[in-house]
Amino acid sequence: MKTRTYGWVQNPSSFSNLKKIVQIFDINSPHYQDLKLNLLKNIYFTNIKAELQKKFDKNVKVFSYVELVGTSKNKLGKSPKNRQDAVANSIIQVSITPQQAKKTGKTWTDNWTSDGFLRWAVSLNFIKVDIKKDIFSITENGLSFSQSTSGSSEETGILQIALLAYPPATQILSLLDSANQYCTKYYLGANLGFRGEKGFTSYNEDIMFDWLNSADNKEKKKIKSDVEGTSDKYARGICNWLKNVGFVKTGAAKKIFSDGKEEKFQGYKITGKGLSALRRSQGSSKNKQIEKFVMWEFFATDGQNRDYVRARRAFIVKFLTKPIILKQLIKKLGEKGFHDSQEIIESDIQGLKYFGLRIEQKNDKLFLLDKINNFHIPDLNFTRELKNDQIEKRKEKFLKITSLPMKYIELLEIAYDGKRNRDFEIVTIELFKEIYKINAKLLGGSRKPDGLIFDQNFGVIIDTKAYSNGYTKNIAQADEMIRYIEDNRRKCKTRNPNCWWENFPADIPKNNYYFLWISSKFINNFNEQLIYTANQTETKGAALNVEQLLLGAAAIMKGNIAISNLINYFDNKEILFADSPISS
DNA sequence: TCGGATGACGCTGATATACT
DNA sequence: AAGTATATCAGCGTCATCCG
Repeated sequence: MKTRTYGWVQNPSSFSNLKKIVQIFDINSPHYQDLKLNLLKNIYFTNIKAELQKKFDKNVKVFSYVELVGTSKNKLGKSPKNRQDAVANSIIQVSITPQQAKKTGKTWTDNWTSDGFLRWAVSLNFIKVDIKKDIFSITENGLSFSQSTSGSSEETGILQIALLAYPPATQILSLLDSANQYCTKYYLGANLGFRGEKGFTSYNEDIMFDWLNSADNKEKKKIKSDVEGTSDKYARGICNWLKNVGFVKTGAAKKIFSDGKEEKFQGYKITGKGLSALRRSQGSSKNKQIEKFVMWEFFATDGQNRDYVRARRAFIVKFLTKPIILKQLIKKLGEKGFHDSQEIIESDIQGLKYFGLRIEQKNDKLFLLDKINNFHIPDLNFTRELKNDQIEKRKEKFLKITSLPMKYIELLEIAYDGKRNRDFEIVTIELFKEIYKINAKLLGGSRKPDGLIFDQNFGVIIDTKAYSNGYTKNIAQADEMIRYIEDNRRKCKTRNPNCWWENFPADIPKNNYYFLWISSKFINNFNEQLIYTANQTETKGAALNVEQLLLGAAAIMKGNIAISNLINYFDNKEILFADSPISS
């Protein structure tokens, strides 16, 4: 049986497009007719087109995932080298007008956006799925939405209720409620869903503001439109949906710096209407509440242990429907075959809170304040093969011995994921700032190092790289570092007009600068890169692997290492703060 | 900026090749 | 010759940023 992902939606934003997707399953709707008479013709492959045309002519209203979402195929029916070469092969693809339609004349969208629209419709309980057969049909709510007049208050009302039943939306509203000011997507994304783990990247707000502050105008524009994590994007999307039903408004989220300069990101704030709807939906008595709609697929999006993790969280929610003490919860999970440590379960509970379920702990007892639909957990045998997964074990161990917040423990995974280079950079800088308690700045951009850390006596130039197989010697990288060290020594505007070194305080003694590479692990002859760089520049540097990065943070937090002594660890080799707890 | 768009990548399952 | 193990490879699903 195929398991798919619902609950987290990337691209879709327009409710009128959503309505079309729901109307695919309503034979009396205008969009159904439009597909039947016009739009299906835009499907490129004649056999698929004919099959679907036949179904629409027969007023079929149940479709499979492939019929709806399709795949990415070029005219030859092969996976295209560029996604732009993909032609239409599904119902949703030809239902959505692409962004550049006017310019290009293209009449279909891609399979990823199509997947997003289907997810959205399922997540709002307008469309339901039979996961055994992988087929989709309309729900009662979906039918009311389909039949409501566009732009009517009835339509808005249906959407409002659907959003209030969707936990991530009430999580956003709750966050906006307690903040009571314009919030950035970064702040919201950091407190949404299973943030930090695979599928839930979020960038630290402070670091983003700092970055904006040290960027020129061209870079600023780029940062504002380009730089956001997956969770931040989810937050932005949800805010826009909420805005469209009148629960949220937009305005500038500002930060004022010590020099009086001010930086802005797009901000979101709850409206009076949003506030009263939130209060109403949470009701004082459970039977007046709006029941939350969840599916087990909401509880994780990706990753190799996905279904195991989803099931574990789903059972936690099931067990929480009656007040329960933590020890008892852990025991019951054990009986189901989930033998995870208390730390993991606690971090799941935290994740479920950020997901949007209100879970309270009084003394030892856990209370779930929300009413939840009776969702189904499929009977897969997740529990056997998936658990002894190395990386989970490693995370669990580090969580235990370092007592660091889960979002930093995730670095153990991020460091090995080349796709998440930016995430690795930002979370690392955040770790320095929050746990090492040292000044840390993200720079990024061309001809700048990734980041800096410093206090009044010393400064370190940092380069971070997420590599799945480890960092091996790379002379180009060494030369880049050498250039930065020279930049900083000469502080010459004509040499490098962006003057990134001005982010260091001016009074650091000239001979107290260091360089540092941070990565998953360092392999082969990496050490030669350190020696080479040190010799060329007559400075000292080091390499720090992600395990040591965390162990160092733990040592600092426990007071075993003073941050002022940090530079004593720089000796042109890999830094060893403490022995790794992993026997390899 | 908003509302998607794009290239990448791990996984899965099918086919090819090697080994017994 | 047939059966089994391993290598190769393409397609699918899902990001994680990126962009017109």
